[in-house]
Amino acid sequence: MSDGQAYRGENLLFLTDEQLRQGIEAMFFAYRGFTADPDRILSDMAYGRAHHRAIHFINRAPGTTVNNLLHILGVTKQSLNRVLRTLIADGLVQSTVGKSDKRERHLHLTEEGKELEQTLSDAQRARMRSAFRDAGPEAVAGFRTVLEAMMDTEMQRAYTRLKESST
Amino acid sequence: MSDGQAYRGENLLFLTDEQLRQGIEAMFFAYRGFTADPDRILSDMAYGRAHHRAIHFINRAPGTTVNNLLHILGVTKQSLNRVLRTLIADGLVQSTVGKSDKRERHLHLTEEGKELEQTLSDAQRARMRSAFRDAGPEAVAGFRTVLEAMMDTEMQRAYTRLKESST
DNA sequence: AGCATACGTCAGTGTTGTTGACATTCCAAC
DNA sequence: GTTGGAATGTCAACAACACTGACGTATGCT
Repeated sequence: MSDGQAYRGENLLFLTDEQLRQGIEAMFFAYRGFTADPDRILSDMAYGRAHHRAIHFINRAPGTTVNNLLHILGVTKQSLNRVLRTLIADGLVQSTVGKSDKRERHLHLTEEGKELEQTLSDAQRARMRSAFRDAGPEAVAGFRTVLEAMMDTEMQRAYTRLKESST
Repeated sequence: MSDGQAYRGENLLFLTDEQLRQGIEAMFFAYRGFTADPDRILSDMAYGRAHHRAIHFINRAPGTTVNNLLHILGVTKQSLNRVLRTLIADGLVQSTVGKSDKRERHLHLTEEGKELEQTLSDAQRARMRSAFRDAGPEAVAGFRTVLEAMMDTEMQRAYTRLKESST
């Protein structure tokens, strides 16, 4: 339909509209699988996907501030606050006043919070591990490359920062 | 933490927990980018992501039944019905009673519906095309391989059926 | 002192998922 | 041929989670 089907010195058949549509649909179906296992676990509790995301990134970046977290999650503070309130009330997350800047709140998982995080990420990692193993290392490298290229630039930065923080 | 870090005849370093976590986070950030452009377009109308999905798959499989569509989308018939009702009322989707089985409704996009579908998928394809081009054909192949391995088996079947229906 | 920043909260709204109840239609057993 | 159950689709009410807007408090900075 557009310029995708042409040859330009190299084979660009992987950029046809049909290929792109298959990529779009693969992304849709795969994301459902990606969230299915944690969703199942959480539906038994009073929590949802939003709680999972908050717990994941608090675990990933302990001591992060509310402001930082809501930028990573890409939601409003009101939306995040609703989730955090329940997590703090239930004793899964601890909020401490900032040392140098007392306006800030630093977030940590409690032991109970870490347990739930482990349960959720075990389930999600199991599926990811199975997919990675089936696909092989080259496919995994390609998977990561395409996903990074698909992010918004701000999110690329956030993602890279998180990657590097764990070395 | 688990068996991922071991060597077993081949290098399995791509299966470490840290690699899996990066894959999980890449999936999270990339999916946000994936939906960002259509979401922006739809927010100006009274529609959301659910309408986009319905329009996409009705366009993909014209004449599909409500039942078939809700299996593909993975939602309840009640949830899909609310979306379809507005799309039909707004003249984007046409619902016709089944010929052989009058319980069924066959769904088609109207001209107006096709226009919106085109607008939305143009935006989404543009991002996918850019990501694919940046990543290159080998990465794209890997991307697709991993995503397929991440789907639930039912969804793999639905995905394969859709892929093959367009040849 | 004055203004900006970080956080929390209340109120209201919209999208999208859920369950429950119900009408219509088909089909197969009787 | 009637009847009972399964399948298909619709309407209504509710829950989760996002949004905007407005406001209050504490703190930091100039």
